[in-house]
Amino acid sequence: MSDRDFAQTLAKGLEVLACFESGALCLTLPEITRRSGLDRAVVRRLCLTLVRCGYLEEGEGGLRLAPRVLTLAGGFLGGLQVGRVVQPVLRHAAEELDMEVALATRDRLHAVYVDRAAPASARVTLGFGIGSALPLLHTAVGRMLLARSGPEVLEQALAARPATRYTEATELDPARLRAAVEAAREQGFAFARDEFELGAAGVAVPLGGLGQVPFVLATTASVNAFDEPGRLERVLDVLRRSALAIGRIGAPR
Amino acid sequence: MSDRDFAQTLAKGLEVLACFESGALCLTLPEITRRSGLDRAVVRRLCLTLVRCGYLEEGEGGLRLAPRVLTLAGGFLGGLQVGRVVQPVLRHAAEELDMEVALATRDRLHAVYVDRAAPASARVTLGFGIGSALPLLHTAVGRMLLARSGPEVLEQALAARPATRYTEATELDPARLRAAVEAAREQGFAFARDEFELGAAGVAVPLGGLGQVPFVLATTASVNAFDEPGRLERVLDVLRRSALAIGRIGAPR
DNA sequence: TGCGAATGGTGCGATAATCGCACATAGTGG
DNA sequence: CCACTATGTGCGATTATCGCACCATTCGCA
Repeated sequence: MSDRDFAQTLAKGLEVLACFESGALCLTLPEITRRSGLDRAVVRRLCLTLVRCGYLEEGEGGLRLAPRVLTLAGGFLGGLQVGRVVQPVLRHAAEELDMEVALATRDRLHAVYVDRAAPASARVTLGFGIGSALPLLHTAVGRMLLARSGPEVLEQALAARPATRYTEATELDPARLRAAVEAAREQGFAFARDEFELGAAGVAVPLGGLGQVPFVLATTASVNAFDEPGRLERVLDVLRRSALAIGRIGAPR
Repeated sequence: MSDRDFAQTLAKGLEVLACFESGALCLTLPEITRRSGLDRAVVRRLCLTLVRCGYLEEGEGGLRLAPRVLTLAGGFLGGLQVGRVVQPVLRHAAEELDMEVALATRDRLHAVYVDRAAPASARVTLGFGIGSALPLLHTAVGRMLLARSGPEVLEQALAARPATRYTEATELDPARLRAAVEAAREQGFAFARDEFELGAAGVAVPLGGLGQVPFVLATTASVNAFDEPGRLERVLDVLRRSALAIGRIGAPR
């Protein structure tokens, strides 16, 4: 039935894999069954296949992702020249600003860190690294990504906006969220503070994208880092110069 | 035919995905067909499925991995508490040694970087980051991993050893490679220089693993960084203390 | 101890999804 | 102009997959 050019079994297997994206260390078979909504026997067979192919491994009390998925991510990062081109630029910008700097893109309805650098002085980390997923609506990265994505993405994001606030400052009003994204598009940068993590603020600027998918360059710091007048301008300046230095992602080669 | 508990379509789809691991930015359909050895029509349908599921995207002149694979990797890293626990330790060790420090594990016949930190002074990077795959036989990380893996892994690695040397110093003699791995096991650390990258040397120490899969902590620097007497001992000391600080990967939670 | 619920493993027949050949088109280069 | 490669797709035969059903085991709890 349905589409002749769609391999259902493969799609279901990927669905099973996707159950592990939410940072759960170990999932049991029944848990995967619940999350995926697939038949119990099917889930079992798919999991056995995934284990045999090296994408999952059996741990104590369930299944967990295997290092194999890192190799896959390595293919993505390697193709983008992240190691050689992006990383040095991010490091330099991080030192210059004394702030965390990250390159991010969009995966469906999340912002995803592609690479990240922190200054040597940073003694505390928010715990976000490569592959971390952040909300689109309530972070600077996310809003800049939305500003550069099609309108349908914004609609989907608004439709899927969280029922509960991340913090007391989380904006939930659709009209205001639309305005924030629109402002990001017109200003050429996005700013957000306290809405996702209390005490944290972020700035994001666009970066020449690869095909349809936009990339953004962003920095995160504690809120008071931006209090000083002129600080925002300096951050924007460094970020934009870094964006130019990186250029179009994946364009070379 | 064959196994009742093995979803062939899923396995083939993963095979297609794996074609992109080797850092190729864009692959055309015929290229994937060649690499995977599957039927042309099958490859096409699987690719269409992978695109629809968001794991591949169409770029100029072929298909390429989508950011989605990063989200998957993020699930793996998040489950291991890499962001919060590992990263700070690596950063601290990197600064203390003024060398690049990495946490690595094994994926089949490759060593894979799980996380990495470089000191602020580092102005040049080898281009390896999270997800980068290194050979098992000719790097310090790899040999330490082999020393902690089952004997069958060593045999497979030896059987699959490269036909051409990476550098003029690459050891290709099976007996000597076995001895190097055995030495790593007995000494409790591995050392390699020039064998993979000319001018680069590495040291690796074991780390409490997660289940069967071993982890190692390693540092990389230019060869002359280890010339100074007593330097190796100091590196080992810092690495081992860092390994203790990280503890058993994924054990908490 | 005994009961019920949850988990894990598996056989099997019907169904439908997959396979892979085959045909068709377009672009490229000699 | 032809050979070659890339790409798209229809279709019949095959067979892999589905998902129900049944059974074994473990665990919690009364």
